[in-house]
Amino acid sequence: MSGQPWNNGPSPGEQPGKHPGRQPGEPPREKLFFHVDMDAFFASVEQLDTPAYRGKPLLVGGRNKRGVVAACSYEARRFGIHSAMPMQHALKRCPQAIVAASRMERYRQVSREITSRFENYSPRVQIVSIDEAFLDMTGTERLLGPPEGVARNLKEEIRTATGLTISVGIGPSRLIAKLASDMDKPDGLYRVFPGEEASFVAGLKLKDLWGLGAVTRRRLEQLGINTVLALREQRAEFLRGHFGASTGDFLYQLCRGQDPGIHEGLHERHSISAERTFADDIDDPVLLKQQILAMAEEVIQRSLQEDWRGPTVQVKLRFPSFETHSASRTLTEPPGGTRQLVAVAWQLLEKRRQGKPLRLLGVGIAGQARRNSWKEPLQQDLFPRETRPRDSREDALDPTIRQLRDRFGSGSIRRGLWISPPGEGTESPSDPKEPSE
DNA sequence: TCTGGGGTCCTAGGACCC
DNA sequence: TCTGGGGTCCTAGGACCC
Repeated sequence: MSGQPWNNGPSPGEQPGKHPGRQPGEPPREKLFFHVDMDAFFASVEQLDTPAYRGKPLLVGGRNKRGVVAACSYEARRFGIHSAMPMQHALKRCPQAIVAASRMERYRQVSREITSRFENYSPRVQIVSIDEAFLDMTGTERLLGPPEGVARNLKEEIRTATGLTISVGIGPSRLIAKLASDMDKPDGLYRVFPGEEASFVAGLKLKDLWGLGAVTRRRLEQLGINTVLALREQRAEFLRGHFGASTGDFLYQLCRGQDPGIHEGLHERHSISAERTFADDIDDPVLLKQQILAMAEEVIQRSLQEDWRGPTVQVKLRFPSFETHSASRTLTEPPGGTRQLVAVAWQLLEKRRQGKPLRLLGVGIAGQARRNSWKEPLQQDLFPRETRPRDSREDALDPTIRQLRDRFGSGSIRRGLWISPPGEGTESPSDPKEPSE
């Protein structure tokens, strides 16, 4: 059965049927949401920072033979290029396109600059990804005026402050606002009024609906269902029978413009990971160890930065055939640092890999704070000194590396890579070589 | 044209406990 | 000794989103 990225239960203050902030005796307020979407975000930031890129087809992403387009400018879209397209394919369509490498740190910075301004418009801002957010505008009309005017002010404020354009969708639910923000891109503004949800959605293509991906669409097509209206003709029982209760109900609501509860839950972090697709498949254990070390360090550094950690160590493998596997192990407490993460990840990897070459390797930590805390007390402090194992000098290194990088830049310090002396490439997996400093 | 990287959530089976 | 059912955790895989 397919997974469902929607509805993680009601968020606090959002009990069904209740309207937060409403005075007793006041009529229920019409819900009102903005969905804000930054236009061609990565590419727009690159064009902002590098004037020579402006007005030209620009592709952001990896240039190597296995790279894909992470984002592209509107000039590039005119050639039929879209994100997730293999870079080599995109360059065949438009050989004169400029390719820029992604700079995630910079995008995160611009994103924070933009989203921080949303708080001037709503006390309930929900950031759902680096380039989009929901603003719950319910009940703001009396204070701020008609929503369209508010949205125009918001767009103007962002443009003045950052030089970037955003598209705003306005609707009576998150689902409708989200679909509306796509209607008028770029620099768009589109409102769907209460009562118009069903007819609005009926005008869309199946592929434009949120949460209905390629797999489910193919299955619908096999059933002869190719349009939103055709989907709406199906009985709930039919959909539940073919797709299971959960997905069946989701589809039933979706095609009627009823919000099944998308992005309703709290968005707590559940994992941090890093992965890499290699330009050429790797089967050399020494090279694989170097990769694991580099990615484990990235994960631990972000874990320190974001003050989050989880007890489950995960590895992800993809073989040249594209067959993809994962393996994980839950520890009694989150790995203490890079060294421990590497040791566990290496064991998981070697068990799963069976000596075969890899196209992709990934490392991560995951898991929620545990209940039953009498057994494994939840540590409040990050890497507290007194609980650190005595022999983990390497792990004590992580916060130091972080401080040096904060102060002197990310290139200022690098852990020595794990390079085995000649003839020593095959030490036992349970005893990975110490990274040298 | 072979198919990135970083996430979320769901399902299903098995272990284990009561 | 055999058997049950519920709850929870762990693990692996997969759909989906940006």
